[in-house]
Amino acid sequence: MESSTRRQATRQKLYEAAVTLIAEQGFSATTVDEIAERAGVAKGTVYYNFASKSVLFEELLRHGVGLLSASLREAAQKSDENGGSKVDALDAMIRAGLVFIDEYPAFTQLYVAELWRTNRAWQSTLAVVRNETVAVVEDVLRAAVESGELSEEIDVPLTAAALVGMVLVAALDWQAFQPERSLDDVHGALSLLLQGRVGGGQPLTGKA
Amino acid sequence: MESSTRRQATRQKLYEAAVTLIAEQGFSATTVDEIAERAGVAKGTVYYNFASKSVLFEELLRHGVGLLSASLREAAQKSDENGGSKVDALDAMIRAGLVFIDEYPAFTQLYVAELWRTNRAWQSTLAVVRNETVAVVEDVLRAAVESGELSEEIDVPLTAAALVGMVLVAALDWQAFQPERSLDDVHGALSLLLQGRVGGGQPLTGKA
DNA sequence: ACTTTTGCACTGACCAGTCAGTTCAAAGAT
DNA sequence: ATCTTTGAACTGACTGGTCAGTGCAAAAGT
Repeated sequence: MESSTRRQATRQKLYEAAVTLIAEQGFSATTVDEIAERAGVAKGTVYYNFASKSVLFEELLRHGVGLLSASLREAAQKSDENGGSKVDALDAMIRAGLVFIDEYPAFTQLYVAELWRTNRAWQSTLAVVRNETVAVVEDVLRAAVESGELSEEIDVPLTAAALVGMVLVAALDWQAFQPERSLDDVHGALSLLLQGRVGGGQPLTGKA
Repeated sequence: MESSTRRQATRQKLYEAAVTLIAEQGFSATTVDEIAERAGVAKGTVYYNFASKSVLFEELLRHGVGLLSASLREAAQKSDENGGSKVDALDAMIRAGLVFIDEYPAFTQLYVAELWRTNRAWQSTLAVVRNETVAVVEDVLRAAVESGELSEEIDVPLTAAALVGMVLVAALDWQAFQPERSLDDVHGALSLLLQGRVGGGQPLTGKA
């Protein structure tokens, strides 16, 4: 049953070629010929393995997000097993997110670029995929609130979305505009924000 | 000499048509014919007013980011004049960012989608435009550190990027996936994060 | 034997950009 | 007042090129 191994390898090569090109140029600007060439494969092979260009893209998205949410979940779980607090788990997830993005920058870029588009064929695929990721963070936040570790005034869905966004954008920005910084620098800055040592904890003033 | 007024109006219509379409579909997937039709103008008019499709897009970017950074700067200044702290100013900028995105969601979406792409013609335009925005936040952070209001351990460039990202992504996510929430809800969640009432201020643990 | 990949020619749709011609408001002429 | 001219603004049919997807016979891999 290693006939499927060969196919698997071809599909993997196509994913890797497609993710880079689409991240750089966008979906429409990337041609199937380019993808095939970069993967070192004939054009016909692309169509032997995927029904169409957009199907290739959708499967690529599912594949990548699977890796990301698995990595986040694993980080949270490990932190739990080591007896860390829930805030520690959040911190561990931030780091896991950064490591992932460091390893697969193209995928992250493409994900951010496509996530909020309306009217596209794969919009529903992306919605599913987003929920899967944000849900991991929501679960930890909810557990932290229930155990009394975090205040009840926290809005779990909004805070989860904001945290995910913070990590995503900070990491992309780091890679694109401040590549000289280390992963630890970035992690440190985000930790400070999460742990509340930026705003200093003054009470909310009714704003001007 | 109101001929230039007419041109101005045409260009404005083209900006509005283009920003929506490109946000929905992306730059390459949007045709010049579509833009012209949506603007209620002939295709030739597009080329009478702009040298090419990408030039139209670049000028659109400059136009939009001008509005955004002006709005942020104004919010920070007003907060200062009213005798607020620097953290208040940051909070006011968060709100200004949310209001802007609420008003021009298409522009924001398009900005986020294109910002981290490499290899594109307008990449340098975008870099300039990003710096302009992030710089506003950096200035306030730096002032807060200098006045002793914020700790010196804060990494200004990274924190500024993270804050901008947090607002951008939280707002887009709000519009796309949680539209039933109010602007105040979102602002509240982000304020809590900024003011450090999420993580509870435990010391950093050397992570697992 | 069978699955998978190759190479390559082909088609039909689509699209950025062009250009010869039209419109019209206002400046100038009578 | 009325006519003529000017030129900026606009129009839309057309062109040349590009690209997703097809078809298929031969080769390679397992």
